[in-house]
This record gives sequence, structure tokens and C-alpha cells, in this order.
Amino acid sequence: MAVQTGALEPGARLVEKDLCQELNVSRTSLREALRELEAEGLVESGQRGLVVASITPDEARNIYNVRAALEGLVAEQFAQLSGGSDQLALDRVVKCLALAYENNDFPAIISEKDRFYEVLCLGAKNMVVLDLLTRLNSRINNLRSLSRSNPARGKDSLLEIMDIAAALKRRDALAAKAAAVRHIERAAEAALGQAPNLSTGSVGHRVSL
Amino acid sequence: MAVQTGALEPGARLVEKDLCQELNVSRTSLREALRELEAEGLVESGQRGLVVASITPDEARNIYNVRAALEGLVAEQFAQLSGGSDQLALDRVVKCLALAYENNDFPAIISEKDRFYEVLCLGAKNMVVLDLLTRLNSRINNLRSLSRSNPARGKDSLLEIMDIAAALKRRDALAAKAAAVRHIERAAEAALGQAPNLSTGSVGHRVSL
DNA sequence: TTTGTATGATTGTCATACAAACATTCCGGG
DNA sequence: CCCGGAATGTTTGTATGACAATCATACAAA
Repeated sequence: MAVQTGALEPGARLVEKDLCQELNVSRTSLREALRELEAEGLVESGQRGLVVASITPDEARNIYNVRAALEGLVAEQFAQLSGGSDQLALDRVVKCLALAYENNDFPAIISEKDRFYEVLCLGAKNMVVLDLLTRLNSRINNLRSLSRSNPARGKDSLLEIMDIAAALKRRDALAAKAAAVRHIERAAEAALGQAPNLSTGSVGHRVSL
Repeated sequence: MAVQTGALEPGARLVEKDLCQELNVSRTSLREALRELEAEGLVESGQRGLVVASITPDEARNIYNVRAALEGLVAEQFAQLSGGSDQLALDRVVKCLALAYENNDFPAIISEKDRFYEVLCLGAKNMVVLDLLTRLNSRINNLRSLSRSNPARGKDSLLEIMDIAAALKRRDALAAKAAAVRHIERAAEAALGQAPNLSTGSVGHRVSL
């Protein structure tokens, strides 16, 4: 399963036979791995077989819209339902995140952020959202690391997250939700580099990202 | 792929060899089908192999919470972004839905409702949500048909949907969102038969539904 | 009673094969 | 010269049989 984020350009065809040789696995195993990737939305079936999934600007925009809705929900629930250990875990992961930001350690930032969401969903008693968020994030991982290239964005992002954490500590559900939504909207702006309004039209126009 | 909703009780183990014989397919194909079901959350891997997925009350509750958030989002977007043909399609599907409700045709109600969501997402230019909703709905299909057993629920449900449609026609995004959320909350109450508040605790306690 | 071991069942992986779907090339007719 | 259709090759979907690794259980020994 060392496939994962094999740096392949979107739209590239995935020929089973070739991949088998390259990865030294049987077609059986390969196909099963491909099914998994397909379920995660990283590959999609084109005219002939599978191709690396690409993302339209609309899709990217909508993924952020959905994330805002979802993370707003779990923030709200966390404020209402979290226990003491959840708050503890939150503190810890925010601290780790701050450290990762200080060191400009991009991989760590991504993974700590994922853990942040995990803690959030755990405290919100909402594993359903965690599952969906994981799926969505896997589809925009390239975008996420791209948004990091904006130097000023890092500090802002951390501050927004600490806003969320502060509201959660106060158990202020409304403020937490608002902060979570705001964070995602800012992240979307940074990643998409355009107005937060959904630009319609141009369906099917694919970008390489 | 005639597996789908094969009436199996949750928690039942799925032994590949047995299923192969029963369905007259090779293990290769069977495993691929199981992967698909796993991706949809209909089966999950237990200690040994796969078992039919069951749902905790918390999960069911959260699926409805997520649906409320998601459908609120697409309702909002539909109000803002839908074109003339989208409105046309909306009219048509609402009419079909009303007919299905009149005839008490449960399977038609389910499928028309799915089409309703499809039209909604299409008009909202948000296929991301459609994908997620499809997944979520497949996990609570049993619950959905269960909620239909409440006789008074049918009419209410239809009225709520027509509320949504009316707000969408007026392009009143806020009202549409509110109506969509209300619809899901009512449906959740009907299906779960309990207060809309999330009952915490009792993690891991599984019900057969 | 508990621990360790043997046994059996089940899954994960593999190599190979073949039919069907699809794309491409080539040929004959207009 | 251009076009339609057949021949050909490629790729996928499915099937079969096999094997090692893993896990669960039953059983024997301490």
C-alpha cells in the first residue's frame, strides 16, 4: 500500500499491468489497493480504467464549504459534550500544533492538524464527521500544503485555531462554531487564492493543481 | 453485486468462502464487492474478517446531525446558484414525491427523495455533498424505512419538503436552510424516537435496529 | 487454574488464464 | 482521396487454484 500520494499528475491513466511491475505486487492486491483509493476519491474511473483524480475549482471550493459546515458542527458539539480528558487532549494537541508552526515543520503541521480534528471529533462524540473529514482532506492534501507556501498564513492559521480552542474551553458553542467556520473560510481563501464566493460556471474545466 | 441490502443481521460475520458459494461468484469478485461495501460503511472489519456493520444510537444521531448541516448547506447554495432548469427539475421531483406519498409507495418515496437530494445538489453545483449524502443515507436506509412506519409522519415530511421547495423558489437562502435543517431534525426524531438532544455515554452499546 | 502448544479455519497474497470491452490499425469500396 | 467496417491488440473484469501468514479454538501440561 505504498501507493498513497505517489506524486502523479492528475488525469494520468493508471494501467494495472504497469503498476504491478513498478510496485512488485500482484494484480489482485493492486486492484484492491486501487479500490481503496477510489473509495477515498483519490482515483476515479475514466473512459478506460482508472485515472488519478483531479479536482475542479468548484469541487475544491465545495470541499471547503463542507468542511466549514462539518467542523462548525463538531466544534459546537465539542463545546457541549466534551469531558475533562477531551479538554486535556485538546490542550496537548494545540501545544504540539503551536510547536510545529514555530518550527515551520510542514509535515508536522499537517499531521498535528489532523490530530486536532481527531481530538475535536472525539470530544464531540462524533466519529461520523471524523470519517468524512478524513476523506475530504485526503482529496485536498495537495491544496493544503500549497496554502502553506503563503508565509503570512501560518501565524494567522494558528491564531484562528487558538480562537477555536479558547471558545471550546469556555464551552461557548456559538463562538466555537463561528471560529471554526472562520478558520476554514480563511484557509479556503489562502488555498484557492480567490474570493470566497463560489464562482459558478466553467464546469468540467480541470486544473492540475 | 446483488449483495447490497441482503437482509443480514448486524454483527454477522461474513465468511468469504461461504458467500462465494451462495452467490456463485469467485473470491476475487466477492472481495472487490466487499471492499465497495466497506467503503460505503455497510460492512466493517471485525477481529477476524468482515462483519455486517451495526450502528450505535450515537452514530445514528450524528448521521442525522451531519445530514442537517449538509442539506442546510446545499439548500443555501441552491437558493443562490440554481438556474432555470434546476428550478424546473425541482418542481418535477417534488411533484413525483407528492405522488409517491399519496400512494404510500414506500420504495418510491425513498428513491424519489434520493432524487430530490440529487436535484438539490445539482442546482447547488455541489457534487461533493451529493457523494457524502449518498454514503450517509446508505448507512441509515433501514432507519429511513423504519421511520415510515409512523403513519402521521408521511404528511408532515412532505409538507416540510414543500417548505424547502417554496423557500428555494423565492431564493430565500436563509429560510431554505432553516427549512432543510428542520426537516432533517423532524426525520431524526421520527426515526430515533427520542429527544433531538444527543444522548451521550453508552459508547459501544450496539443495537440491532 | 493458567500457560503453552497443536490444530484448524480464514484471510491476504500470488500466478495464471480467459472472455469481454474498448481503442487502434488496416483494408476495401465509394 | 475519404469513409466504413473488419482485424488486431490492449486493458479490464472475472475466474481458478494455490500458498503462507494470521488468528481462534481446543487441548495438554505444569
